[in-house]
Amino acid sequence: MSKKAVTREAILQQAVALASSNGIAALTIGELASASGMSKSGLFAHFGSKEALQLAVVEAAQAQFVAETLQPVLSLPRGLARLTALFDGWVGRLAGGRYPGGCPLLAACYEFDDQPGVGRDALIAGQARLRDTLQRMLQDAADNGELPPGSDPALLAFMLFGLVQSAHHDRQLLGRSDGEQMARRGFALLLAQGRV
Amino acid sequence: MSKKAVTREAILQQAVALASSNGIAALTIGELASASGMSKSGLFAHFGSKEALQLAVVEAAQAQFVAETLQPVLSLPRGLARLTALFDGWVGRLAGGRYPGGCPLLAACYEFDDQPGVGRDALIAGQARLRDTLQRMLQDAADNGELPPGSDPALLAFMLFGLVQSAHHDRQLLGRSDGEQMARRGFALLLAQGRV
DNA sequence: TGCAAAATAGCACGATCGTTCTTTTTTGAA
DNA sequence: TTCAAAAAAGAACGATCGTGCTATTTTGCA
Repeated sequence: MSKKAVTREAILQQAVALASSNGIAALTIGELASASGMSKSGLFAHFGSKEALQLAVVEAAQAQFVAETLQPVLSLPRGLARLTALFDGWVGRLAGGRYPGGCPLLAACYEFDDQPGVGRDALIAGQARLRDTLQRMLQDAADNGELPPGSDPALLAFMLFGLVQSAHHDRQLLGRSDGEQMARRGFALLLAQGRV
Repeated sequence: MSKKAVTREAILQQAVALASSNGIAALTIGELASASGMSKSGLFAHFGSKEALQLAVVEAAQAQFVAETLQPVLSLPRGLARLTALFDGWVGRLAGGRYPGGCPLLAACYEFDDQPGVGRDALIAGQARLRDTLQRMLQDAADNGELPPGSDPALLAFMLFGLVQSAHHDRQLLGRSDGEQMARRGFALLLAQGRV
């Protein structure tokens, strides 16, 4: 791998970590440069513009999620097993100290929602795809007869996404550490065969 | 009312509107001044510091929510009726064009979650109180026998909050207009006496 | 090992940030 | 109507923003 690619990767690791704390919008080239031990202009040359940097950060954060949370569960059998593992990993990720400042992608959703550009486009595409993935897993579980009869995969995907957001909200803003457990209980409630 | 108070109120109206689009953190004194038809220094004198301005914006947005969404339902009888009206108003508020750029308070939750200060403190207090209010309404409904037996008000409050966030996410980022309906269906699913 | 090319640093630019002055305009009561 | 007080404007500050430019260092192949 060329030195350029190695350095770029190291920069993006730093960038995602900083974006976790302060948000992608607040991520400054000067701040990122000093955090990476580089000069402003040296770092800037890797991206060419702030917008390109933001896009790279979004893509890096998405790649981390896919590699660390989505990819590992694909070895499990389709249906409830795979779905449960994804949800567990997803919620556990929020509490696991991976991003002490909160999930950079969830934060980006609020920063970018009124700021058109390539970063926003990439974020939307990734979020929509994640939702589709979730919905497909729910459909697989329903096809296996592992969900209550009459379950609506689209509605359940919507609600599971809400559980994740609520858990994140509780932990990052309110400082409540039981959000993770609440989300798991909500998951069980929504997918339980019998009434809980 | 003194002229100062009138002007300050007008400034804060503008500020909340701008914060809806760009976020409170990105709210600039110069931008707010020109949007309000004032000079930077003239506006600045009303608050004394950026931090005080942010606090005032958070409090103004919270006051708007209480006055427009929470207060009106307090005339309804305690229990499921009041709870349903609050949730309806809350979700409808997201879609109603009141804040085209999204809910400024939800956005603030992500901006402030790692930025200590009086603005963050006020936001946390308001969010925690809203959650308590929601939970108390659920408890009232449970006491009335209007919820499925064994329902956990704390868990349901957590999940209803998630529905609101998911609806906001769908509308503001993904551009899906059916998030409002999804949230209502989720509400019905969670609170239904019989299994849906 | 030499050397073009790639990567990084240094410096400066216009713009805008939050903030502090002083000066001007506007207000409201005597 | 007068006039002190309140409110707003104007100008400037140091700092930092994103982004160009040129110079210097470092890399990887001949």
